[in-house]
Amino acid sequence: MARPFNVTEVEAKWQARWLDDGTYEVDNDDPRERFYALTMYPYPSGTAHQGHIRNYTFGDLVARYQTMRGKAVLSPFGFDSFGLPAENAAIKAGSHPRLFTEARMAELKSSIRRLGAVYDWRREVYSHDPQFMKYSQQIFLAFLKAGLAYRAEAPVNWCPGCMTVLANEQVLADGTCERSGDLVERKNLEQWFFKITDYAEELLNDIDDLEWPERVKTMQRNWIGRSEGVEFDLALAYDATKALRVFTTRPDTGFGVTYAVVAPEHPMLAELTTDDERASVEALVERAASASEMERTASSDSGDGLEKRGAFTGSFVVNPFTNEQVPVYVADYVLGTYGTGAIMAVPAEDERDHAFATVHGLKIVRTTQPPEGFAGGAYSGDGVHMNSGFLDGLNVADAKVKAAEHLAKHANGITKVNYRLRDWLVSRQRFWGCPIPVVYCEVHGIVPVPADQLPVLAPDDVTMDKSGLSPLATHEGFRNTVCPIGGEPALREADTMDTFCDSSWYFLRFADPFTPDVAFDPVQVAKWMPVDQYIGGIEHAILHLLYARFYLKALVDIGIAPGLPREPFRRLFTQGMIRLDGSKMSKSKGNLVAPERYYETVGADGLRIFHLFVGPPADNVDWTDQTEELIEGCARFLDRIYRLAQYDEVKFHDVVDDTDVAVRRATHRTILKVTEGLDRWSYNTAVAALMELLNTISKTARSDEGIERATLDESLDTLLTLLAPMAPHLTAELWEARRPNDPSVHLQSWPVADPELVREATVTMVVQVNGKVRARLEVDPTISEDDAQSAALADAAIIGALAGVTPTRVVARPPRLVNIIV
RNA sequence: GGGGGCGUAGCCCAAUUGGCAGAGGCAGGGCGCUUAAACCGCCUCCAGUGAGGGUUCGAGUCCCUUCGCCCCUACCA
Repeated sequence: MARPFNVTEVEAKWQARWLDDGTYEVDNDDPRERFYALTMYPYPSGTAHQGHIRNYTFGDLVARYQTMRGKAVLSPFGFDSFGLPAENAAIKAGSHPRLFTEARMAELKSSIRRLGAVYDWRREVYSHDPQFMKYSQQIFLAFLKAGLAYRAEAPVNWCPGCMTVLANEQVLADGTCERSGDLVERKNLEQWFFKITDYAEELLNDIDDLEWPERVKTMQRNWIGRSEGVEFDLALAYDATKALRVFTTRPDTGFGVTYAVVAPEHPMLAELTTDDERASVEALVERAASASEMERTASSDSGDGLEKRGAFTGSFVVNPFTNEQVPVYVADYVLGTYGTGAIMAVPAEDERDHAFATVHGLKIVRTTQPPEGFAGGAYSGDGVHMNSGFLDGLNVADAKVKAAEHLAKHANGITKVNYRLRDWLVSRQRFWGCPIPVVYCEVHGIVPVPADQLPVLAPDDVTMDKSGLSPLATHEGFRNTVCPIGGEPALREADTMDTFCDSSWYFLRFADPFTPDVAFDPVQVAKWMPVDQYIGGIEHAILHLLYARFYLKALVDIGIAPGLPREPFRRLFTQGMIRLDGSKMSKSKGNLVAPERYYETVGADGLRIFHLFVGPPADNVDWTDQTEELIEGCARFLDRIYRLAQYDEVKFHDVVDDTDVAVRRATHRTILKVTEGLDRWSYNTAVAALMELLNTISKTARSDEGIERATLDESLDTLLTLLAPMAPHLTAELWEARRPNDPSVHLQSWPVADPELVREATVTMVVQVNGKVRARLEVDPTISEDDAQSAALADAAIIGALAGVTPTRVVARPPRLVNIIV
């Protein structure tokens, strides 16, 4: 489309100037009130896509707006630059991930700059910076020293495509890898873990105070998955000195326990298994061990699958409520990693147990009276207890208490809280990540790399084939080292850290990237933390945000970040996704609509306005055939401002009249609307308010009567000021042309509405009879209820409508409405 | 299976504590400008809020049922 000004030229001019003049550089001792505006630092995947554009448009708007509100705004940028795609691409291209990554970083940085987003570039950090790595490793070693990092063999999720271990969170619900889509296998490996479970309770409790979207808070709560119950012993029938320990949240249903189940990984399984049953038990265990998580859970809906998935061990345990012997089964619907890895089974009150019992012909005894007409199998709701001895007649809550007391007395029962949350597996068998800074010495075992030898950097000449081993393990020069303690031969750890480790503390380095040798100076960082506004995609609702929360709490506790708040992100905003043909627009799906071409046509400003205007920022955006036209419409809005600022076709008159006052009123009401819109993330309505104002000014200025000059100037200047955080280039350009001797529009204070002008002279009050509008009155906005009522009843149209009937009731809601009921 | 969200005009979306369903944009139509077209300017058509019920003087908004779409989660005992 033809533009009335050279968009490319204007935008390039201002981008260069913002970079040069350091306006958005901010010092840690800035006396102004502080505001930390942070957009999640991106993985460098190349030129920006629409999701980035949307993200950084919002982030830049916040930063510029808060700056105009007089704050010292910390708005940094960096890169989450370690990660699999770079490594895979490098393998494919036969190059080095660093070269690949840095090329992508340059591309992304360039398209972010072309968006007109401004940052304090002095503070740029990226994960693969050796300095940043040094601090990441220092933190790892501090965790190790504090007992928060430990090594353990564990069944892990092995992705055959990525040739690496995945965190539970990186395995999709269907058992495939979130990145490559391969079916994930189970494998036992020695791995590093972070003890995030130590913080489960605090991570859960602190959610309450966060100003985060409710759904993100809910997701985190569910992920942590706290459940209260009782852990107790089921004595073995053949040897009462031994017991199977189980966990339950429903001790009240104890009289209904008709069997017990252990997980295939349970340590007592071999002991419990009798010779007669050994073959079938071993078959089940083998199947469970080799099966992927998906295969293991896939058959949960079919009875056929259930039968295959359980086997009798041949042993019995004693139900501590009934003292009856009940059989012990092994089944893969019980998880070895949760609770005690064994359960008491209550088929009448638990659906899974019910399904299993039905297939295996096990006894089902109801202990809770279901509501009348209940048709299902297992009933897990509240109800009066039955078949339950001393619990009969009690409801669930009361029975739980009594049952727990009984178990405490007779079965070593203790009340116990369990969490779904597992410790964080941080080892990755990859090259392009931060090396874990430990060595393995034959004499001294696990030895931390001494501080003065950090960072441990990977050598460049590493083969990254698909052998399945950590690439670093194959590099003799790196792998073979000497023990820092005694000089004995030692092996370096060959695994690298999960990239979520980097993103768990980068925001702290942003706040103080200047202090050498340590990750940051807590005194400096304390000036900015917590982040006032964090902006990112909903896809990080669980992992990144949970890990970052854990890191900060741990860093405070182990003395690296003393005095800092324990929560990193005070306010969080999660933007909607960009969707094309019903699925998320992403590089991996190959359905991108590149933003670059819009820079040439509608410009960065036009694209920004589109993203702000298309709908609520939290909503998804559907990219359709019509989107092109919507974007052009946004550019047209900017063009109209440009033309008006040239005073094209504008007529002037000399004395301020009523129409001028009306324009001023509209202007000041717009100040309110836009400010409110920006404060409550209603950017679409803020843009709409500006469009409305433009229509008002433009219509008046081009009317035959014309407009008074100072009125036009005030309105136009206000319009430009309010628009500045949204369309920074055009507004800066026009402001400079109009007021060449004044500071930039971006250095102006945010406009304040004049209350006198905002107040309406009169408002229209609707008068209804039985809910139907019968009259409209112009009234004073402060009219009282009585006056509103009598004015309504005195109106000729109303008197006519009532036709002499006496109202039974009059509802007056001044100054909007009076409803007369007859 | 569980949890959350959303259905308003042909389309994207607005609508304080429940108070006249329409702020803005796109598309469509008309007129003006123009030799003509584009651009531009002005005007304009269009829904009773997915469906059904309830509460209320009054429901897009609150409650129940139901349909459709989206997101998260999924043997956690």
